[in-house]
Amino acid sequence: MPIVRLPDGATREFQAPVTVADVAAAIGPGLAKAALAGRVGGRLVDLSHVIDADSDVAIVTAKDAEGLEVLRHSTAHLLAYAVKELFPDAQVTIGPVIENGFYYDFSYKRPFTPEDLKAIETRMAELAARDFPVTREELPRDEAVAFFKSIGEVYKAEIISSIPSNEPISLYREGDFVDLCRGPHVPSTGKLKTFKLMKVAGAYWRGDSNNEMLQRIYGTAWASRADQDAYLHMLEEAEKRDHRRLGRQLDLFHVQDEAPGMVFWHPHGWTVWQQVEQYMRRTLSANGYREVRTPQVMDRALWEKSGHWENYREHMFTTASENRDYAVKPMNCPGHVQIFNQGLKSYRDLPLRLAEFGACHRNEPSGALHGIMRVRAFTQDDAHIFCREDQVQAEALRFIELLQKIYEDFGFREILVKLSTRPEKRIGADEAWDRAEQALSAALDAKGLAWELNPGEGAFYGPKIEFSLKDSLGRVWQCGTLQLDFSLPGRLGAEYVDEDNTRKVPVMLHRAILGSLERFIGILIEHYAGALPLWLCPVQAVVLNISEGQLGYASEVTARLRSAGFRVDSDLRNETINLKIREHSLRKLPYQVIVGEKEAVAGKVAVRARGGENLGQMSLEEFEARLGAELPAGA
RNA sequence: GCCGAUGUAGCUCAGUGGUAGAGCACUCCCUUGGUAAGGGAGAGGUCACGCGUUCAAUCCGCGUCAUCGGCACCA
Repeated sequence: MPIVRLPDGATREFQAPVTVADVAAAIGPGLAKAALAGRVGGRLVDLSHVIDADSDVAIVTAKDAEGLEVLRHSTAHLLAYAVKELFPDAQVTIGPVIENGFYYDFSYKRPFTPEDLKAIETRMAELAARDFPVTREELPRDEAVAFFKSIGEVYKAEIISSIPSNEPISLYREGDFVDLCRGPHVPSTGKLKTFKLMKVAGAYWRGDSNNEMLQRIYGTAWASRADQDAYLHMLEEAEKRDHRRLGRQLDLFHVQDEAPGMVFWHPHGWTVWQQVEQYMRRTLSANGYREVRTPQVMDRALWEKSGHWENYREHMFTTASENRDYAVKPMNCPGHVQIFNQGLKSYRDLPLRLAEFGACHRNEPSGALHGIMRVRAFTQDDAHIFCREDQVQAEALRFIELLQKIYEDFGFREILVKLSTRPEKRIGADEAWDRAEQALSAALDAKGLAWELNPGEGAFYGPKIEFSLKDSLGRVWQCGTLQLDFSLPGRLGAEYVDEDNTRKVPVMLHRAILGSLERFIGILIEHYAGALPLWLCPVQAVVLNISEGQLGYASEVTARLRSAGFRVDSDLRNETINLKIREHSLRKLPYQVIVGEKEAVAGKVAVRARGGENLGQMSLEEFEARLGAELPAGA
């Protein structure tokens, strides 16, 4: 008879096969009530799952990450149930759990409206309150297909048809609703208490844009009301730090209809940009890169040679003049190869690292555009490293070290790394791929980085590493990339003379750390909620006079701070000090330097720091020292 | 590109088949104020664009463009 071992190591013996729910009840009534599912021998199962052999058993509740997932998954089913009740001719498709919630895709003759959403949510609450048991049953595959066809659910039937025929199909039933599902699910709908439908959107059937567009309903669900409120509050906070909103509030940039996907940088925004670009320029230069500049527009023939014309013609901006076709560059690499090709290169010239803050244009689909994060005109911190194959690992290592330092300097602590290896469709010999993948993974290991493998996700021309950073809201942004390219140098005729006096084609590494500067600055704005670190701030301090009597002194203080190299504004308007402080606080300026009669007489300044802290009076020297100490070396 | 929503003053947003409103911002005047909004007056709009319906369209219909939320895409 089954002996059950619990996570704390305790064991319980039962006289007959028992369900997971029985085990929970045997432990205690509180747990029995909280139980949502179980983990038996490592497998997540329903509470109704029967244990008939000795097993490791854990009771899963909403406190566990897995329990929350079960809750969300069951809420997705509840959503489908409610939709089928209100819109009987809607077809159900799939309804998975996603971060913070779930969605369910329906096929319906018309899109759902926000009013529909409210009605559906209300119906969900009613169905949950009726506390229907959720029961599991299994059917042979062909019977399951026939069943779903018989109830008119053709999408479900199609999904099941693609499951191997020897596997039984599990169905879950709650009230009048039956859905195909692997499970597990909560034991009854009464467990589903805290959820909210968020939005409707279109989504392609099976994620393929050639297919029908379905109606996707997104929802969120939580273990408690407090958790859900916290989540909704977090969304509000995220909205407040939206870079589009802050870009306008802080007068950094704008976009307008006449230039979709292109940014108008205002003086303050461009100052931030320059801080970022100059920092990168210094850092790259200190790390063995040479900066170059290549043409914005080049002849179609070059893009044909590089292969871009064939693959990306639709996404390239083109122009013509005197019977020649040109394309605006969508990337910098072909240009860099042209520079490499000037003059015969020796192996002694390698590795050659060419960097360019290259402005590229890509005609992105209109629906892809998003603020300054996804644009049609962008500037990368781009560079290409031409090297011998035996130099790849050392170059990868150098690159990773540089990237880590740079992310750290911008205030990002957490980096996620993925290594994408050879795809099915690829060029180059397998031995070359072996060596390349090995070199990249060895470099990652040498830096002690935890990395994830993305098998088959590499580019056709070589494997790549992708670096993502996590912002202050926990969102992940892919920024850095290191890609090996076995293809392009050869296509564009790059070669060098090796030690043995033969000509060889160099390996090229495409690499970027920030990615697009537009996007990276957008990320910085959101990460810091607009309160950028001092070295990046467009205005580092503002000098405020209290009344007209200090106009001269305030101007003097401003001039002195400026000549010391700080970015300082003055606000000498005939307004109250309270108003000025409020306005500059809203601008998120790091320091407000207040000079009244007392300061003018004492030759001092009263300093207020961002966040409202009053630092009191100090001499200008002391204030300058404070600013200097806050700036990183070189900034 | 696809599905949906949105587009009214510099910004945030009301509103109506009879050519339009608020708050903030802006201009001017008063106020010379000590750490997050001093007071008053004034100016400001081809209601995204085009074509229809109508005696009359910002409002209704169709189309275009852009933005937003997703999906697809992201060399």
